[in-house]
Amino acid sequence: MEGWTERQQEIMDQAVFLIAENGIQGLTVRNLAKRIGVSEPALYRHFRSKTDILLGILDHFALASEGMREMLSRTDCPSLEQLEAFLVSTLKKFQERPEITAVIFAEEIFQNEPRLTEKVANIMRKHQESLLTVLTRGQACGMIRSDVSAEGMTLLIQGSIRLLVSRWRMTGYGFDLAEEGRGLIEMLRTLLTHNK
Amino acid sequence: MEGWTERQQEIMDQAVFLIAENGIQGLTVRNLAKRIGVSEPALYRHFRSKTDILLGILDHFALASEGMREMLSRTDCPSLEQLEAFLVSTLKKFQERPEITAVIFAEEIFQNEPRLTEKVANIMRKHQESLLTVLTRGQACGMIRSDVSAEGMTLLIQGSIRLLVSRWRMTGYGFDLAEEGRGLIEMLRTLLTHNK
DNA sequence: ATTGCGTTAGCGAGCGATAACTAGCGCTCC
DNA sequence: GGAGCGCTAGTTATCGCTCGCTAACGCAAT
Repeated sequence: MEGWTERQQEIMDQAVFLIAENGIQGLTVRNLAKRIGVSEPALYRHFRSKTDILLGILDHFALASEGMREMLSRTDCPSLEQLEAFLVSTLKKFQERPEITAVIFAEEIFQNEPRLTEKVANIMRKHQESLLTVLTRGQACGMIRSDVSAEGMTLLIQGSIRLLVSRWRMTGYGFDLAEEGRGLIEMLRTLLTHNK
Repeated sequence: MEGWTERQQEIMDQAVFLIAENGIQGLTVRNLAKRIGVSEPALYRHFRSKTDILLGILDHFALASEGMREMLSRTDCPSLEQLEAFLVSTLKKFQERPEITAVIFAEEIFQNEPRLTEKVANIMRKHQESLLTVLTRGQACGMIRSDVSAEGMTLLIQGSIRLLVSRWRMTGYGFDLAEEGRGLIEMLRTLLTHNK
């Protein structure tokens, strides 16, 4: 299903930048064309509509988030270390390309276009399922405490990470996300593993 | 500073409904006027601009969230029970008026208007400060474990509650928010208090 | 009581700006 | 000589907002 041309890639990349700068309202066909240095109709040679551009962007993210699924399919009892490594690497990716956080955590923004909202919901659900699998296995291995539900833990983990990234964005990327993320993960480990 | 007329209240209420239905893009002066049953210019008799309507709505929420500050100013060592009661009552309020959650947790939506983003940031910061105060005092009282930072705990609590509400909205308010909230809070208590 | 006046809250019409998008022509390169 | 890709110039729709005007009310002076 993938197979973007160079031009399409450039269009999607710059669209993400525009969203990061001024929110979804900053992404207009005009702005996008100007930024790339072509006319508006030129964009329609590469995407049939503006919605298709956004769908392409989301596909990109959906693909990129397959990493965790892969990880947990490779082992029966994925360690917390693996999970932590995955989270840290994700945060590092955000730090390298801060603009993508404006898109990946802003589901509210895609309302009114059902195809977009559905795709976003799918991505979120898959993420939660992956996390749930890891946690459940960790509980089975006795690595993770079992006196609280794994579902509840996904709420804690996903929620706190999302909020951390939100705060990072709202402060203008004014702190070291990966560093703070490591702190958060350390805290999660303290809370979620059996205490000695 | 407050002192809204009846008409202004109606306008703000219906604006929140419109946002809840179709996101911020669903809130247009036209839609709002049609919904209330007056002409567009009539709205400008009551608010100087659309932005002023949104500012009014945020003021409303800012005021409503003073409850927690009050609570913690009344006692030196606010108990976890008080905090929990406050959270549950907040979730109950959401359940009574689900539409407000579309506004209160959708900061990303107010980009491009600096007055709006600043106000939203203020509300969030105040919330965190209140929470931090409660947690720090709880640690001082020995009620809350001290081997993880209170700042980190605010991230956990705020983040998980926000995500819970987000999931609630995305499922079309398809579960009992207060009930799930009680479960979440119970889990937080298990994790954050000293274990026996 | 009536006249006159100010205020409030409404109206239809329409402003300029901008949105997403399209029709059609031209150039270049296999 | 198509196919691919760009352009100028336009479309229709909608945005927030303003225009001039009016119906209805309270109220003081005549």
